[in-house]
Amino acid sequence: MRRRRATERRALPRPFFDRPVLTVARDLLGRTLVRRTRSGEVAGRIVEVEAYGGPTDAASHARPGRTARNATMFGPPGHAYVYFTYGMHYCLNVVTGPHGRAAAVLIRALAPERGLELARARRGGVPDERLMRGPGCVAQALGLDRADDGTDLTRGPLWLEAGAPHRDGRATARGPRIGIRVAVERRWRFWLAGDPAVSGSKRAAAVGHRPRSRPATRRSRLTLA
DNA sequence: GAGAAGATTATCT
DNA sequence: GATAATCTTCTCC
Repeated sequence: MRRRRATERRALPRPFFDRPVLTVARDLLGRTLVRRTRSGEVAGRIVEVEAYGGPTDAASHARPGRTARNATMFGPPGHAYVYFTYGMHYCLNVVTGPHGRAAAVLIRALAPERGLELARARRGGVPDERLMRGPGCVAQALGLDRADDGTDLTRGPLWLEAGAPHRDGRATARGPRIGIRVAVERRWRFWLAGDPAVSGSKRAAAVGHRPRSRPATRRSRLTLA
């Protein structure tokens, strides 16, 4: 009983998430994300995030309105929004408040902390520095899929550890988001400057970078041909 | 029902 | 820097 209560106290409480998305995004840096399954526990320190949401963010999944896919974004803060993209990758978001605002923070990269053996097994033997670098890699290393959509982050088995963030003395950097074609002028990506686990190219870290033009898909290539 | 796009990643040149 | 892989979700007719 006592032990269970201690476990519950380890998670960040709901009010942490019930704040504006940019505030939560910055505040997530340096905090430890934990995923527990029957196979074991994997944990990493958040070193890179992106904020999405609000009524004017054209890049947000919530922009077109509520659908079956993005419903979790419209729910209460402190839950995991996990979606599937590009036919092979899952991405993890933290839903922020207030309720109904449909905002979330994409977890782009973690610095591995615990459960490296399990993470390595899930990632198929990539070098350790690439275990959790990039949103698709984060989800794979943690063993997340669409079934984890809607998970309450204040109760586990996926949670954020309470306490002060550990930023290793690194400053918070800010810049444009990666991989989107609209609303690229918004500097809603935050990361710990100089951390080797941060994703993206050096160019992406530079001020004023613009994402490359979208590569033609198989279908669009056929259309163009 | 068909077509198009996608908050990515790994690999090749 | 360019491109393939892969499939869910959404929009449009």
